[in-house]
Amino acid sequence: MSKRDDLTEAATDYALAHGLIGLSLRPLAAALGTSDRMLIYHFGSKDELVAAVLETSNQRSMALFGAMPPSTSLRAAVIDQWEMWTAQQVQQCQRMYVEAAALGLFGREPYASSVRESNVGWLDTIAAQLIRSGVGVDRAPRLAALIDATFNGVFLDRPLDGDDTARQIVEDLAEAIA
Amino acid sequence: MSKRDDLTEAATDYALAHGLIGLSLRPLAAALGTSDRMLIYHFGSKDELVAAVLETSNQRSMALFGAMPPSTSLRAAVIDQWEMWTAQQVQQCQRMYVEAAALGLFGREPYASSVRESNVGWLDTIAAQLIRSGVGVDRAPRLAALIDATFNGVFLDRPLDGDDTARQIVEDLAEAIA
DNA sequence: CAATCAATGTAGCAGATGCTACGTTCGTGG
DNA sequence: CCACGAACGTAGCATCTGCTACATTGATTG
Repeated sequence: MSKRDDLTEAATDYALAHGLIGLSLRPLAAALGTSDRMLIYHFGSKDELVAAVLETSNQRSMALFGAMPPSTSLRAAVIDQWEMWTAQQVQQCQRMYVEAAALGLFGREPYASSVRESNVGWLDTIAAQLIRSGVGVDRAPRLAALIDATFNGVFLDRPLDGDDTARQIVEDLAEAIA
Repeated sequence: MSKRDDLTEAATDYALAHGLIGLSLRPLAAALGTSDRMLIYHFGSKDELVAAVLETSNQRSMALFGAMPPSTSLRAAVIDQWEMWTAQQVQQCQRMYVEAAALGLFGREPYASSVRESNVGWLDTIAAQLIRSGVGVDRAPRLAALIDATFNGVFLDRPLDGDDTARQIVEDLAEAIA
């Protein structure tokens, strides 16, 4: 594992804990036991570092999601996916994804590109779990898109509205599409 | 109309066009024909300015949404609401809401509070239009929460995925809950 | 007329930002 | 042995950030 890879993993941990918006090199470097100087040295620019962090985060959450067991029904799949979504590790990745998407709302790079790239694999990951749970291959992609959108939206307001409200919305969605 | 109110309206226009993340006083002031000095003078701090801008934006979008005519069915209401959501003026407000929510993901003020406050009135506004469209008073609030979440989620990725994908998700949602 | 006070200009502060210039250590290959 | 290049430290630059100190205008009001 190269030094750059180590730094990427550690930087991802830091960004997951402290947020992507307002991330700056000096505090990050200090937490990693290095200097802003060295981060630029290894990554070339802050943008490249951010791109690497976002990719790492995305791969982590896809790995966790991809390891989900099959659910017993579509309805159960929605609930199970939400529980995975809000499990500590995945939740942090989703939160950072939302931050990246917000940063990319005006097309700003590297956020917009990273988010676009993440999204493809991510929808596949959701669809795959649906298929494993017995959903038809033809129906899965569109369901995945709907579930993904709703989950992201719930996620935006969850810290404010509370977990119970969030849960209810998810259950209503499950009920509606099942 | 006081000078502060004028500035609030103009600052809201500017923030809607240029984004909330990374908003800074000097460029904003220059666009408004004043100085950062005067913005602080009138608002006390950047945070208060931001809070005023968010409240103004929220009121604008609620006014536009509140003026929607009744739809002919729940299914039509979802479609109509999405069209209103993505209409130029409302869309900018929603985009800023998403930015504010992302900024508030870690509890940062004044974003978290502003978002929390916006959300209450906003869900009421959606529910009211549903009721006007013939949805039962008991069912409307939970449907509003689901619609709001899904729309926000679709909104996050819409600039990347495109309008057609977004539209399809919305139609799938309409189909599911109708 | 005098006094007050809101409104504004000019200048600047202290800190943070991404990034660079420059020099040094140190292990490796010719 | 020695030259080279990767890896790193120190210091700094230019710019931006929110915000403040201070002085001045100008209109209102006793």
